Amino acid sequence: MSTPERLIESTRELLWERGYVGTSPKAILERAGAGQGSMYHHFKGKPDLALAAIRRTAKEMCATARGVLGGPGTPYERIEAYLRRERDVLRGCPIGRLTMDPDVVGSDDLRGPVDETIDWLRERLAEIVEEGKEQGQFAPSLDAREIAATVLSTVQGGYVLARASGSPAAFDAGVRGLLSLLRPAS
Amino acid sequence: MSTPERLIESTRELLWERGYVGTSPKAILERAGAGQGSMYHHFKGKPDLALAAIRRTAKEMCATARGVLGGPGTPYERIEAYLRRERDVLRGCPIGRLTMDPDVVGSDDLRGPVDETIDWLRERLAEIVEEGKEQGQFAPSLDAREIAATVLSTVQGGYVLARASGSPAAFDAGVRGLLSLLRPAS
DNA sequence: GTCTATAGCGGGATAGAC
DNA sequence: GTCTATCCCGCTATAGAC
Repeated sequence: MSTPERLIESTRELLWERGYVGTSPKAILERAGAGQGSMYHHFKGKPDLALAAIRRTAKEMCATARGVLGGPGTPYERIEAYLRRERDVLRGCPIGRLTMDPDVVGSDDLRGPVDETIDWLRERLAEIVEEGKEQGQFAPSLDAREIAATVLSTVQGGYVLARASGSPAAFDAGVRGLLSLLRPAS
Repeated sequence: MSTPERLIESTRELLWERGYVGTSPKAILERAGAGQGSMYHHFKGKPDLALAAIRRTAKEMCATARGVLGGPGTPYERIEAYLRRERDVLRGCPIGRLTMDPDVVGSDDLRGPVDETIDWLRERLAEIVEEGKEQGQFAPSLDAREIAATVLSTVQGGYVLARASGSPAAFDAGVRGLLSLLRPAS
């Protein structure tokens, strides 16, 4: 792997583990096995490298979700697949966790990819809920975009509950609860 | 207000705004209008002061929730009151945001109050859901503890969505979506 | 391109005067 | 109790050699 590549990958890992404020260039360099010079040759500095890392993580997350949500099955089943898809629950969401970072939220550049990812996810989920309404699987009274927000919130909040307790169980409980509310009567 | 008191309050504010890693003793002292000596006289160091601050925030949050959840109305109405209660959405949850902090999650001392608060909230919500089931307001097929986890997750995740987009709208949408799923047919 | 050296600044804590 | 002085270390960045 090329040096810039290793730098980006190391940054992605550290942003996931420790967030933006908690991630130092030094730690990135150690993990990437590179020297100071390499980093400042390929990137303008910490924010620039972080932006590259965040963009890649955002892209990857959309790709993963696109796969799961575009899979086979009824709308309910695809949402269930998304909610139950394998996750490193205790590590948290590599995108969502960035929203708790004041330096990320305070920078339009860094927040951009985060916002776009979550927004895209929300739209995609809303489409599926809408589809479910048309097929009579979900009640017509439901607002597709609201339900989409609820689904995403349940996931993002599930990480919080899990990390608070140190166990993935709470995440799973929240997901099961939502699915029981969403489940078609049939 | 006494000096230790001011130190704790300043720490609470900074932990909320910037998290644990992002909060320096220096910033706390400036905000509290105190010198280094005061802080190290009253507290053993940053973790000790943070613990005092987190404990107080946790206590306060439980008290607030106790008030809302113990209010008048049907179980559904009390859950709705909790979900819709006034919040500084864009500031995030002062307790939940700590779960994204590796230094907090990595310390049993610091994580303790966070875990207890969320756990207590979950139990309290579960009691209310159970009550609603007994009264026939919620379907008997629902698992009270799972629904409680879903409710909490929706709130915690709502903060994430809101902060990502820079607007409280997404929080509200998630809440409305959950309420529409929870609403008794009546 | 990558390395090391260096720099200025801030984090976190201690010492000791008042 | 509170203050200032001081310490060591790590963060972020720049300079310049190779």
